[in-house]
Order: sequence, then structure tokens, then C-alpha cells
Amino acid sequence: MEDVNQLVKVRKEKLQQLYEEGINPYPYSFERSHQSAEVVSRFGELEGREVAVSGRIMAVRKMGKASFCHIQDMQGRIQLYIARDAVGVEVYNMFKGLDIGDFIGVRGTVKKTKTGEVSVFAVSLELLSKSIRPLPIAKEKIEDGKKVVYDQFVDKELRYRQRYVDLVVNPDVKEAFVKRSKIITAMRDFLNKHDFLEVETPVLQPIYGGAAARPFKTHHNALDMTLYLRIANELYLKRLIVGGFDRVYEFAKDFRNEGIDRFHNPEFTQVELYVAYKDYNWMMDFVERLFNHIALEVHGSAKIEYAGHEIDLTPPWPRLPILEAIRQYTGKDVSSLDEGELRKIAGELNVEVTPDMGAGKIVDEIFGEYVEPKLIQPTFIIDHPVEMSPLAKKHRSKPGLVERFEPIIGGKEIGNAFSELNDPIDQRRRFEDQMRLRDRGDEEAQILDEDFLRAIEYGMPPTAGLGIGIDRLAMLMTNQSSIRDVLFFPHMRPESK
RNA sequence: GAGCCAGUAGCUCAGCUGGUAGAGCAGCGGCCUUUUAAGCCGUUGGUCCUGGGUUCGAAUCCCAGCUGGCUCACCA
Repeated sequence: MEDVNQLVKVRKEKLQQLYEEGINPYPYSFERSHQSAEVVSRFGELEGREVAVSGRIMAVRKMGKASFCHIQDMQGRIQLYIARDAVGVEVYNMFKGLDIGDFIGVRGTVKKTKTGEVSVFAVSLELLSKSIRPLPIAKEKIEDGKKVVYDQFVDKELRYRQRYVDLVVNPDVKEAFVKRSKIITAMRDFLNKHDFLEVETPVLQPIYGGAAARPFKTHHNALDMTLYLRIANELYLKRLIVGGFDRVYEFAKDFRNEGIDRFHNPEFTQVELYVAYKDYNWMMDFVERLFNHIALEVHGSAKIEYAGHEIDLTPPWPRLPILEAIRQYTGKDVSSLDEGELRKIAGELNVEVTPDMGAGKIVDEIFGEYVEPKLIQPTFIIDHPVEMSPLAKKHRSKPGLVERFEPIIGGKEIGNAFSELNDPIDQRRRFEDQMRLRDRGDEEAQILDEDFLRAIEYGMPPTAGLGIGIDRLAMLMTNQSSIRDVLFFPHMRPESK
């Protein structure tokens, strides 16, 4: 290592000294009896008993013949009292040479100190792993009942690049990721309870489809062929519906070769699910119940706090046709879906449109500008123009529209669903329309997938499908304004060395 | 892609209209058996993001670049 930082050097010297004293600074295991939070919460029954705890030293108050320190484990922190007479001179001296960041294991008696803090009074102590790089440790103080943190590790670049450090020193960060995990667990439980089968489909695809986005391209050497990282898994899951699996879902990492901002990361997580013999009305009911379930599991309440708003996820949510929504929020009637007229309206509304946009895309632009940000409480935007939804089934009664919905929460779309198009003749036509848009310059228009068409030519039952952006859902449930704060390792440019 | 802001010790930051680079914490040495931002005494530590320029002299002013943040644009 070319890092000649003095702090690192000092710790390496300490390492060397430990070896010379016959102490292995990297032993193999430690038998822990309790986690920190348990010792505190079960103090009543544990008082006076011996426990074994382990964790990372996070704060230390050393004195001549007795010391205090706090160790941190996955659940929290606990104070240790280490007296020379209890652990012996050798161990005590070894302890005094330890640093913040080192892992230790301690056996001792559970007692309260003079100030009433539940602590473990050590009878033995061993080093479990020596840290040779100093942590950017913050200091905390209770002031007027509030926790004040000094010198907190706040540099966003460093926090994202060295998330492992961020997690150690910023407890809120850990909490957000635990919540993210609970969200996924709650969804999985809910789906499994409703007879869904969790499946896996290809990430490397010869034809990318199922969404409108530019892909990452790669190459298979042995077959000498181009492959794409999936932008969605929709078309594969529908193939499984064709194959007779009536309810399937997949938590999928998808990849889109587009801009990065606080709502977009090049790789992100979606859950997609498909249900045979159901339509989008059924799916809307299902989404309401699913979100309510997640909120109750994660927050214990259907009311959540997001960006200064209280959002109530209790069903039912309003269902608002997109054209109606535009009329309500702009006063303009766009129901004719005539491209020329739409361009004129877009102009009047100062919405930028480009020549390659068709009618559906223009509607989407107006919606995104004037309506979406205002929909804070959960709302289903439904019945989109057919052109912007090439995989959705024609509306049963409204010409030019499809049976589609997007749940909007907190001013952001967090999912997309439809009554799936299962008419192979219509599907082929839609793909052909997409190819024409592509020729017009729309790089995100979808590509005709002959094998997918073959699959639905064999016959696909009526099906409802749904995709939910897990990252955006996690942002919502953890009240984070940037996708980076719900991704452990958000995409960054490479570190210059 | 555009605008604004930032980059100084391991961390958090100060450093004015240019004149020998600082503080707190962390570290190191010493004292200390109920501390909790422990305390007291002493002390080490710098590619001031990089490269040019102006100047007798640049952390400071100018230009370019790098990295990041925020906002906007783009984005199913």
C-alpha cells in the first residue's frame, strides 16, 4: 500500500507489536450470547448475569486503571466498563493500545453504572480484528434531551464511494437500508401469500424490450454476437404466462443507458408481476392492498411522511383518466388525440416537443409538466393513448386508448400496469407502429420481437401485468429525496488515482 | 447538456482587500478506577484538487481542467 498516512503507519506498528506479544489480531470467531440492544432491553432479567457481546469500538474513555468504551454491533451500541483488576494487567494494557474501529469481544456482567447506563463490566476481553485505517468518527452529545452530533461524516462523495464507512458512522443510513430490505420482504410475503411464483429470467437478451429506453450493449465472445442488458423483463414473464404459470413475479435489476440524476441510476430494481385471467381493474385493487400492506409492515401505519407531506396510502385511491387529468389541470381538451392539435396545445402550454414525438408522447409531456408533480396523494392515472403503450390491451370502450394505469405518489410515477395485450395480430401491428416511430428518430421506440410474437400466437390468457420501481418506492417509504440514498453503491465516475 | 456552489490535516471547518498554513476532534507521549464530545499537561501531522498565468511573492487573483453537490433539461 502506498498510503503513507501517518495514522495508518502508527496502526501498522501496533499490529506488529501485537504479533510480537503473541496476540493474533485476526482470530477466527467469537461466541456472542447477546446483541447490544437485547442487553439493554432485557436488563431486568440480565442484571448481574454474565453475557458475551462483540462489536466495533466507536467511542472510548481511557483512564489509568479503568476505562469505558462503547461498541457497536448490528443493532446498536452498548457501553463496556473495563477495569484493570477485573481483566488483568496484560489485557488492560492491550486494551489501552486499541483504537476506535477495532473489533472486540467481551465477556462480563450486566450492571448499571453510577449514571444509570446499562453496561457490561468486563471480566475478559479479546481483540477480534484490528483496524488500521481511521474511521471518520463523529462525536455525539445529549444536549437538552436532543442528540447533537459533532464533526459528522457528511462529504457526499466520500459517503457514496465508501459506503461501508458511511454505514458504520451514520446510523440513519443503515436504517434506510434496513427499511428497503423490509419493503422487499413485505412484498415478497404478500405475493407468495397470493399464490405467485418467484422466477428468474435472462439479464442478457438478444433483443431488448418491454420498455422504452436505450440499452447497454455487450458482446458474447464464443457466439460472436451482440447482447443487451435487459431494460425490462416484461416480455419474458409473459412468455411464462403463455407457458402456463398463472402468477409470476421477478425482482429484477434492469439497466438503462440514460442520464443520471436523483431519480435515475443506470441500474435499478423493478418488481414485475403478471396474473392470468385478471385485468387492470383487478390490478389496481391489488396495488392498493399491496402498498397498504407494505406501509403497515414497515411503518406500522398507512400514513407516511414524504418531502414535507403526509401521504395516506389507505385504499381506495382515486382513478383519474389521463386525458381528464390534463383537462382538469390545464383547462385544455386533448381528447381528440390529433397530433397537429396536440402540438398547438403544447405550444400554448410552453411544453417543449420535438418533431419525432407522436400524439401519445406529446400527451405524456404535457402530463409530466402540468399534472404529475401535483399528484401528491396516491392516484391511479389510467387509460393512456394507445400509441404510448404498445404492449397494453385496447380499452374495452374508449377508442384510441388502452387499459393502463400508473400509480402516482408524491408527484412521481412509481409503477406501470396494464391489461396485457394478448391479441397477436394487434401486437404485431403495434410493434410495426413502434418501428415506424423508430425510423422517425425515436431511439426509445420498441423493437419488434418475433419470438415474443410467436409465443402469444400460441395463445396467452387474459392477463394483468404490473411493474413497480423498487428504488422509488424505497425513497418514498424512507423519505429520501435522492435515489442514491436508497442504493448502497450508486453509480459514480471512477476515482482518479 | 446548462447554471450555481464546493474541493485546505484522518474528520468537521476557519484562513479578510495577495506577505512564513490554523482550530477543534482524532493520533502520539505522560497523569488519571464511574466516564460518556471524559479531563489535565505536552506533541506529531499539509501535493491548500490538478495544470497554466499574473506578481518580488498565490491557499487567496485570472484561465483551463478534474471530482462532487444542488437546480434545471433529458428520462415510461
